[in-house]
Amino acid sequence: MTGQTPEDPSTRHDIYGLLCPGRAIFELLVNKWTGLAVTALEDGPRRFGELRRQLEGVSPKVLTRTLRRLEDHGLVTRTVHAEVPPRVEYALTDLGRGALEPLAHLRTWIRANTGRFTAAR
Amino acid sequence: MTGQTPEDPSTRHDIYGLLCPGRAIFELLVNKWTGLAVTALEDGPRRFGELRRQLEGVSPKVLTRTLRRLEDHGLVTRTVHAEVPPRVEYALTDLGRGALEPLAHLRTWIRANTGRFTAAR
DNA sequence: CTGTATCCTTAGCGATACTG
DNA sequence: CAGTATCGCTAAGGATACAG
Repeated sequence: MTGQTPEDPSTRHDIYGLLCPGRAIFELLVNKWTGLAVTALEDGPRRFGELRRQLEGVSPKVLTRTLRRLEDHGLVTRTVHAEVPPRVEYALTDLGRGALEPLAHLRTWIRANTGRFTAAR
Repeated sequence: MTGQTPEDPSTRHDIYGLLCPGRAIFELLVNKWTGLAVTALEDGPRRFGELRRQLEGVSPKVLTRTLRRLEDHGLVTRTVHAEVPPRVEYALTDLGRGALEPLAHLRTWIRANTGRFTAAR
């Protein structure tokens, strides 16, 4: 034998590897707006305008793109209500809801350590 | 009084607000390489070349920038050993080590749900 | 109201060559 | 070895106007 514990791809190369599926998912979440959008849906469905207001600074174009991408990856559903004026609601899927927990951890940690960060020149 | 529980900035606007300090930190972490670099240092100090190999696909320019930014924010230390050939080691600060936990959560969740993601058109 | 279309700027990234 | 310099490309983002 090698005497070395073999690198376990499911624990080590899950995210570093260029071709590992986890890496693609990581890169989806790791985005200026994606995580914020998912978190904004934590308390239930939200309309386009609500999200737009909550994610301060997002432009409609970018918000649309962000939501579409989340939809494409199965994290969010988009429901159009046949009314006038139009009403569109975005909601988390089970998968999307699952993402809430790790995201909350991150947020909690940030909140707890905000003061310790260097302002960065 | 208003009768409404006031929005608590430390729990709601910690990250959505354009000017909230948490938002800036979030945007630091939320980057293609930042999280990967921090995670790569979890088992101890690493040299530039080691990191470069571990973060598959990163160019030296980008790796330098990533590490500098982490250093500027107080997550990583950079130690130059006066030897020849030069040896530079990067290591996590206490703050950086603290980031490991939320990052691990994210990684665990990704690993557990990889199969559930839609391939995205 | 919910987007799309357009335009434009910047940042990020990748590749590669080269230096102390 | 550990970067820096350079070049070019693309994606991401921001602003705003406009359409169904």
